[in-house]
Amino acid sequence: MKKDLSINDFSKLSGVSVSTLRYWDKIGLFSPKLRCEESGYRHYSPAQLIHLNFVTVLSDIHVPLKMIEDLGHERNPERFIELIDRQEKILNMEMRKLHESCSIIRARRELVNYGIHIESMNDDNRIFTMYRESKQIALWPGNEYHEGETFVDPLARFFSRAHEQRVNLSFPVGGYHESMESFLKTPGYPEHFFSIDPTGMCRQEAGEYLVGFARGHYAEMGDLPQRMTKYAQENSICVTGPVYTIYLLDELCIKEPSQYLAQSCVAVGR
Amino acid sequence: MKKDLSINDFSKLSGVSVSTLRYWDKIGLFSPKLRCEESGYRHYSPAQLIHLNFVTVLSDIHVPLKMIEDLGHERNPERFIELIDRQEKILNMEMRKLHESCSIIRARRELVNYGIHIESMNDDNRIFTMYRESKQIALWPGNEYHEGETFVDPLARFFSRAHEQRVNLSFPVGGYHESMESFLKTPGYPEHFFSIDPTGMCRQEAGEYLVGFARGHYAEMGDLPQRMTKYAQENSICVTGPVYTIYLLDELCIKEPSQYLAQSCVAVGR
DNA sequence: TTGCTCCTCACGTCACGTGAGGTGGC
DNA sequence: TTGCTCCTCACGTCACGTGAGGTGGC
Repeated sequence: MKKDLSINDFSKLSGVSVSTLRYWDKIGLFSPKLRCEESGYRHYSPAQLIHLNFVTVLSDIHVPLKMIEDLGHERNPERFIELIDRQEKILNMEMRKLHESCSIIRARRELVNYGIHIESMNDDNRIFTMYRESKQIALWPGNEYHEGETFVDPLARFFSRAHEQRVNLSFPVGGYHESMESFLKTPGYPEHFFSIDPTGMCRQEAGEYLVGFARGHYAEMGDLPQRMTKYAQENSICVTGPVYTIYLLDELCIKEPSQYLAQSCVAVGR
Repeated sequence: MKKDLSINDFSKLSGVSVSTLRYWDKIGLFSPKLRCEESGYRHYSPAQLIHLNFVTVLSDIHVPLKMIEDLGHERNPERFIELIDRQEKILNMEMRKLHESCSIIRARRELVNYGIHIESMNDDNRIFTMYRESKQIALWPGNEYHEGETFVDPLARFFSRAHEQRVNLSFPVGGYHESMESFLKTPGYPEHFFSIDPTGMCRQEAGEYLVGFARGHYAEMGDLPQRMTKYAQENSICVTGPVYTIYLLDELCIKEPSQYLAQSCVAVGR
C-alpha cells in the first residue's frame, strides 16, 4: 500500500547520502527492497528505515562495515554488548591520542607566542627576573657523554628507545643543567633532557626566576651563561637549583638554525 | 666525519618506519641527505633528525603532509601559530564527535544490559514500582498524525529534517505520551518522541516509577497499558505525568521484530 | 521531445603497509 | 658464494565522493 521510494527520496528521508546507499548496496550491507529488472532502478520502502538505523547507529560509533554485516546476520544482545564494549575502548584510545595532540599544540603555542613577543622587543640580550607559574614536565634519564660526543648523541640514543618507553617526542624538549655552575661550565652538555608534557611526573616549581635568551642552533648558548651570572652578581641575586633551557623558536617555525631562540631560566634564591 | 645511516638504521634512530621514510621521500616531503647513484641506496645523516622532527611533530597533530611541505618552504612563527590554531579547532571537533559516539555507546549499553536482565527474569508480564534516577533527554516537537498514518510517519518526517537541526539520531529514541490516559487510548501514537541524549534540554525527573514491559514490534504495546492501569488500581497507586516508552532491545541486537522488548514507565504520584 | 532522474564504471582520496621480483655489498 | 639489506613498482586499505557517459520515465 505504501509507495516505494526512489534512492533520492529515501536518501532525503534517512539522511544517508545517495552514494553511501549505493555503496552499502554494492557491498551487500544494505540493499533496496527491490530492483527494477529492466531499468536497474532501486526501490526502497519506508519500513527499511528500521534496518537502516541498525547500520547507521553502528557506523556512527565507528564499527567497521564488515562487522556490522556479520552482526546483522546473527544479532543478539550479548554479542551487541561485546561489540560496543570493544568499540568503546577503541574510541577512548582515539580520544586519548587526540587529547595528547591538543596538549602538544597548547605547549607549542605557548612557547612560540612568547618567542614572538620576545622578538618584538628587539632586545635579545636582556636579562631579567620574573614570576613563573609551576609547570609539569617529564625529566628524562641522565645523559652520558662519550668521547667527542655532542648533546645530539645522548638525545639520539634516547630517541631511539623512546618508542618502547611510550614517550611522546612531539612535546617541546629542553635541556636541564643541575646547577648554574654546570650551565656555565658546559652549556652544551645538559645532564638531562626534559619535555613540557603535562602528564610528566616532575614539576618546575612556581616562583621568581632569572631569565635570559640566546639565539642560535641547538646547544649554542653563546655568552648567555656569563650574561646571566653577571646580571645576578650586579643585582645581588642569588640563583639556586637547576637551569631549564627551552627553545621558544626552533625548527618548527624557523628555517635558519642560527635564528632559533632559546630561553634559559633558573630560580632566584631567598 | 659522522657516518651516514642506512634507511634501516635511521628508522630505528628516529622511530619512523622504513616505509614511511620511503613514502616521505617519494612525495618530496623529506629526503635522505644523499642517494647512491649506482645502487639507489638512501643515506641519512644524524643531523637530519632535526628536520625530521619538524615533520613528525606536525604529522603528530594531524597536519596534512602537503601543508607540512608548504610550511617547510616558508617557515615563520606567525604562520606556525595560524596553522596550529586551525589544527586545534579541527582536533577539538573530532574530539567532540568521538565524545558523542561514546555517549551513544553508554546510553545503548545501559538499555541493552537492562534488557538482558529483564529477559533473564523470564517474566515479561511483571509490573512493579522502582526508584529511577533523573535522566537528561531531548524532547522532540509534537507529532501530527494525518489520516491512516502510523507512528512511523511523523517519525520519518522528523528524521528527514533531523540533519538540518543537528540532532543525532543514534541516541536511543522512545515514545512520550502526555498522560496514562493517552497511553491507554492510543498506545501506538505518542504525542512526542524523545531521545536519551545527555546533552538534551529536558529531564525525566528522579523518583518512584511504575514500570512494565512489552514484547513486539515498534508501537505494538499489547495489553501493557491495561496491565499497568490494573496494577495501579489493585495496589492503590496513583500515577501522574507522562509515560515514557523506550525499547531496551530493538533492531540493534534482535533480528525478529516480534522479540523487541519495550519498557514503559510513569511516575507514581504522592 | 525535453528535462530530470537514475544507472554503472572508473578513478581519486590519504598515508602509508605489504608483498613480488630483482639487485648491491661484505 | 651466501645471506642480508636495499631497491622499485604495483596493489591493498577504508568508506565513500566525483565525474563521465549512457539510459529510463513522464
